[in-house]
Amino acid sequence: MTSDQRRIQPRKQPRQVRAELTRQRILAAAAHIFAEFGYAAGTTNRIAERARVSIGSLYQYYPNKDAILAELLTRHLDGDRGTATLRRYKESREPLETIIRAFVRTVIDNHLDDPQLLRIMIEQAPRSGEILERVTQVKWEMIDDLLDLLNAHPEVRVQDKDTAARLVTSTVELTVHQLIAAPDSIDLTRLENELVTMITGYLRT
Amino acid sequence: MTSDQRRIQPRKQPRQVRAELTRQRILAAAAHIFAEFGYAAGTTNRIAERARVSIGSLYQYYPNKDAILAELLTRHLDGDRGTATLRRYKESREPLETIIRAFVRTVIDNHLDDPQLLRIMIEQAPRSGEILERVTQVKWEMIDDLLDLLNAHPEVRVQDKDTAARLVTSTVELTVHQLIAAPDSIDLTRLENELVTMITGYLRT
DNA sequence: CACAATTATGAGCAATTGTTCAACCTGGCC
DNA sequence: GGCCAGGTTGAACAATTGCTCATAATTGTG
Repeated sequence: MTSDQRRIQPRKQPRQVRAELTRQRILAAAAHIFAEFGYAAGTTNRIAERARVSIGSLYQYYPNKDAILAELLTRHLDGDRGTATLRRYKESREPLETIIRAFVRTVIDNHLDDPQLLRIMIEQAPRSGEILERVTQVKWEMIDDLLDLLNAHPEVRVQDKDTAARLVTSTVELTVHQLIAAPDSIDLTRLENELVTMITGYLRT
Repeated sequence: MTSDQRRIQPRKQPRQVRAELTRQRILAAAAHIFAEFGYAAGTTNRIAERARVSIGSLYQYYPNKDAILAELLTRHLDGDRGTATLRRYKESREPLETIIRAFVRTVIDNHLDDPQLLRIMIEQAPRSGEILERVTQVKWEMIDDLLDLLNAHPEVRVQDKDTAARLVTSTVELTVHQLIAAPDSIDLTRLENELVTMITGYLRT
């Protein structure tokens, strides 16, 4: 371990309850500020101000701005059950539509929490480094899991399963992402139904 | 016209060839810089440097940084023939697949030029003001045109045509956008085929 | 209470950014 | 050639940003 590498982990572990509360206030404030102003305009001073904590305290627990976003992203990714949903159905005999519906529903649920913040994290997160890598990895895991499922399920008749896997995951993630975050928000039940219809029909050719 | 409103138009119209060349150099440089560094990190000084023009000249033709991005966006939107494609087929008797394929192909063509820059313009463009409004407007035009087509074409059997129109435009735009810009780029012919199959099948229910 | 470890503060630094402006070139017309 | 509007320059300014550090308050322990 070289010592000049960028530190992403907190520089100090909180040892008193007081400190843990401070950490939580900072994180909650950061979520709000990033969602409202975007990453670049969401300044650390603004976050500290909103958390009603001095800027010095913020830097006691996060070595830099990136680390704050990284922790928010980690929390989201850890809560993301999209891949888990796909894996659960891998060996099952359920009809294809049931599986796809479960998948779509999971993705929708993952986006309900804070669509604005999620948008910032995915679109404006630093274009290099640890954050991008983690997002990319999760994305590919999902594609691979779907591909396994396409290969295993008898109802699936699509020829080019590789392309299909990429297309389907992208379609679900992106449309849900966009249509939920849109100011003129769409009816979620309808979105789910149409999306399931489209994808199930497609996979059966 | 109040005088304190933000100026988006160039502060000076070029009157000599020399000046027009300078403008073009600035614009071309800006496209490269924004694509490479993103909007926030693509500084005006860097743009001027790359254009081999002094920073003062840049501000002689563009009142501020936003205006440069706005002009790049205008050029892209003016070249965007997605809505035109849809309108052309509105009254035709062509099979649905032909129409959808033409539409998908147009969208793909629009993204081939400079995917990176397009990504910046759509994702990182200022979240308010003129730029956002124009993007939103173009998006809704496309949805409306597709909706007209869905209502007119006999092959279409989807129940919820409103949701379908939004879902289909989003799907095509976003997946093409993402899958072309992705570092591990997808085969375009396959993408086109699968996308057309999926959407055509869906619209016929 | 005493004392050390932990936590909190916020003025201010160093770096960067968008932008201005006074001074300087250049090309074309009389 | 003389002239001047049009064009170019780049040092410098004001504002903003991420972040540091000396100092002070608070907490737990004996």
